[in-house]
Amino acid sequence: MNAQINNGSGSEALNETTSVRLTEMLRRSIMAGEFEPGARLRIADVAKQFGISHMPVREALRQLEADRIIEIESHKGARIRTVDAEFVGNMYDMRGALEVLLVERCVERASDAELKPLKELERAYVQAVASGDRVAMLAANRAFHSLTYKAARNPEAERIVGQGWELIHAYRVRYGFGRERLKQNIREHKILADAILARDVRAAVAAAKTHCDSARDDMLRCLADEAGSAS
Amino acid sequence: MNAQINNGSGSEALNETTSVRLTEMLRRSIMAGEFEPGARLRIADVAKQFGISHMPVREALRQLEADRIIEIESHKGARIRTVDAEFVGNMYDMRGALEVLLVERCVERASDAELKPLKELERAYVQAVASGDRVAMLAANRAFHSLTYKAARNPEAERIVGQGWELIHAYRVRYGFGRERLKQNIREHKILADAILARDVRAAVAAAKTHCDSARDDMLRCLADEAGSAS
DNA sequence: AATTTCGATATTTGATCAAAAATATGAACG
DNA sequence: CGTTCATATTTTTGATCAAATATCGAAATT
Repeated sequence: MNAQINNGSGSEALNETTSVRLTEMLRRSIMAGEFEPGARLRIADVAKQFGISHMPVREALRQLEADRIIEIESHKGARIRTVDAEFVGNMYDMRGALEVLLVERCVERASDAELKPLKELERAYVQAVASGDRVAMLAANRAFHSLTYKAARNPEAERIVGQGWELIHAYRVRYGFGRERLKQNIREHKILADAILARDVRAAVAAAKTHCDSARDDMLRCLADEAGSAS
Repeated sequence: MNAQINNGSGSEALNETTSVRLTEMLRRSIMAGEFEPGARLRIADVAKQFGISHMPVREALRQLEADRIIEIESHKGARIRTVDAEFVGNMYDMRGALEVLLVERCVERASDAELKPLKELERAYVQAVASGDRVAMLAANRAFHSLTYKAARNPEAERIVGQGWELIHAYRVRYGFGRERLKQNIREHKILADAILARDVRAAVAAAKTHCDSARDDMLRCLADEAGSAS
């Protein structure tokens, strides 16, 4: 990797600080699964790798810690967060609770114009699944749900849900999905989208809840399989 | 203020870093309402006030920003977060959704022994209200709910809810509660506690939802009153 | 031989200094 | 008299250096 960080040429977002650029760069790397879970992130290493001083690295690591992507211990440094079944279960429980809220508000608050692209995004996800590219699937899935989040107009809740997405992203890239998960996802998306478009709060909320629960169960299965095969 | 931060004497928690100690000190100050909403926090000022260098101040401010207590803009510095009605509404919506989850899990997972102090904490809150001390009320209220959070065994969700508490703490200290809010709170606590102790998930969830919604509405009323009287 | 203590090394944390960016100030001009 | 541009000041951000702390390994003692 070692992408340019001191944007001398200035291709994108010129007026960001070094630490912000570094944060996003590390975030993408981590989400892309370029680090082993539990891997150390040494300040000096990162600083040298990007050709910058220690300071912006420290700030970037703190930011990623705040997003729960890495863990920092006093005088011991930063590590890529490892997740166990309990954590994943709790995370998805939380996401389920918030997603129910967001879907409810989405149905209440979204304009028709806002919801127009929803079916298009639903189709895009189907295509991404057909392509077989995990990263594309994850992006399309995220885009589909993001539309509903945005329309709910609760950026605070959206932010927390987004953190959850980021946390499990690397694991999904690494370990993939269960056998029937993708087809199931497509079915559940259709149910959810149709309920939202029909402005049926009750059905939409139920669909969101089911969707999160089944995603959680699949993730837990994948995690258990991985742990089993690794032992 | 200007409390000792370099614990040379070492009365409590010797092995914490300066930035962590400073973070907690600032957090308490802000929650106690010692800063106006929107007030600036200059790095040099804070560093001089506590007799430390800029570095731990920067880390502390980043931490408080992660907790949404302050806001930092590039090259413009940190300010105590100001909240408007929309933000408060969103915040309480989120808290409501998570509290419903936590209460549900609490009923499912809590041991009888764990729930034993619940009625005691309910009484303690009644006493705190009788005392008329807002800080004591807030602490007792928090302690009552924290028991249910802890018993739910979802530290991730608990953490997010806790951030919500901290965010509105300063505003409650400053602006207080609506006329009937405290009595209402006491009634709702009793309903919630009894439902939990009876292991009645449905009633407990309903009580939690009602409790959050009415707390939100009261807070919004207080905010509107304040805005009205200040104009 | 196992355990513990001591010391060397690596790494984070804190302090000081320099650079960049934003805000405030003031002079020149319309 | 008000506006605009340039300059100065303030404040954050980044770099370098020093101190504190943890980790690891070796030596000594039980």
